Amino acid sequence: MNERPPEGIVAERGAYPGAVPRPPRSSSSAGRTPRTVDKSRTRRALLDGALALLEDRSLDNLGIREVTRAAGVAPAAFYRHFASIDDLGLVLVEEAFATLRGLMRDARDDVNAADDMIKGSVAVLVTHIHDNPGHYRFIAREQYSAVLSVRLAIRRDLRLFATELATDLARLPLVNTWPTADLVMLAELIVGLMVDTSKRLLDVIEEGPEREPELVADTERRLRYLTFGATAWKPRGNRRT
Amino acid sequence: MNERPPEGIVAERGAYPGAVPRPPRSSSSAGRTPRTVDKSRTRRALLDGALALLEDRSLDNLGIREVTRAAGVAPAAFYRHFASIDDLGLVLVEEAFATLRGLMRDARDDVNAADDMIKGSVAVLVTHIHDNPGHYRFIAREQYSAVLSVRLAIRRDLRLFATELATDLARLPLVNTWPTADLVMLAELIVGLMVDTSKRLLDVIEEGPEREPELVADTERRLRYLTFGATAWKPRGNRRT
DNA sequence: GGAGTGAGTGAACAACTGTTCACCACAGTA
DNA sequence: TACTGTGGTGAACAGTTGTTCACTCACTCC
Repeated sequence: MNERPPEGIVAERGAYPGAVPRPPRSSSSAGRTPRTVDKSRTRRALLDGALALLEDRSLDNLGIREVTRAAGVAPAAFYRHFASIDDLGLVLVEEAFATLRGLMRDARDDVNAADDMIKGSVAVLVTHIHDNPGHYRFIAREQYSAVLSVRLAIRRDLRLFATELATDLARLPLVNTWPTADLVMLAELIVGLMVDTSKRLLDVIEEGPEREPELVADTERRLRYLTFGATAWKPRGNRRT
Repeated sequence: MNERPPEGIVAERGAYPGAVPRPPRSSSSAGRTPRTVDKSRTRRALLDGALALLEDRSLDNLGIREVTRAAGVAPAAFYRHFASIDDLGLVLVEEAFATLRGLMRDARDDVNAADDMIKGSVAVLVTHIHDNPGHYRFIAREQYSAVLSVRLAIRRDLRLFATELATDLARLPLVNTWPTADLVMLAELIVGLMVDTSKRLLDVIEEGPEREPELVADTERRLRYLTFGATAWKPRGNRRT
């Protein structure tokens, strides 16, 4: 371990051979990568590396050195971008919810086109999870995170997400006379189902993909149950019997 | 740090002053603590210490040295009781679900006595969480644990718990004609609500206890919604209209 | 009484951690 | 052209970690 490469070679200035291969430094003049591009490049590499590691660790067990190693960068570089792991975690929360909003957008478009609203919504969710496994796993796992700031951020954003969903629900004939509070309750139940489905689907994907249709059918059934429940529900706990 | 106490004192043979104060070693003859008692004592201390630490760490960030330190025992002692942290985690899962079964027992008794079944059930849950915060937090947080074996164990036991609940539900007039699969679905939705409530209540307890009644009311409302849904639900996806 | 068992000890190990530091190379500006 | 700001480096730091080891000594059983 104390053998070190002969000093003469000067180590190529990139002894951390990793995801950020030190900008191609193309030709001398035109193809310059401006400073800000370099910066956001390693920043991305750090975020991506962290997300990859979080596949089988939890955030409060994520080491700065691990992350920089995954990003192919020296440990000290981390501090040029984030103050701490918690800080990085908060950025991941933001990004994850950005893709969640993408989900909602897709769902809105798709649901109008589909003949079965339930099937359509679940299908959109499933393909979205397939496309962004990291973000969905992150939210599902860190929802109850041991890292306080991240836990709170996720809860806040989930609530926000639910209220957005509630305003969408308000357009449906069955429930458009409900008071907001009841709509939000229903929306939160649906969001809870969504998160739970994410985590179950991700486990199914990597442990027994043949059971995916079964899971999808089950999710549809639950969602159907939740929405059918609206038929029997008397808003605000039985006003006018 | 390299000052060490004068060798003469022989360190009292208990240099880890902790929760297991080395059995009181009462009088010489009658009050002997048999070997097996000693053993299960430190085992308990390890489990309790671990559970205490898990209040603000996650299992996959729990160190053996931390646990032994919390238990007041030398690091090496850990291996006399558990092969690894994962192993200890599985024992915690078992114990946590033992208290969960206690919850169900209490609920059964209480629900028959209460005039409002919903209010009664939620009340039992709430006092149970107050009495066993560690176990409920553990299940809620490690439900999506990064430690595979623990995650699987919790999922299995939650499913089992839901099927038990389903057989209880089967006695209710509204749903007693439902096929098992539908009952289990409802039970799983209820269990999910339970777990979610645990985690939210625990956060409320230590961050703003004055908001507990609000949370309780909200939980009752959700539970009511879930069960009322049964009125509108046509089992097995609309057989006979 | 004497031997054997086994829970607990403390020291040691190499490996790893977070954080700081002086330094370097270079893009952007003057 | 030379100057400056800054993203990235590698070395160093003091701690902490998991695991193994020979060991002690109270208990149990013969």
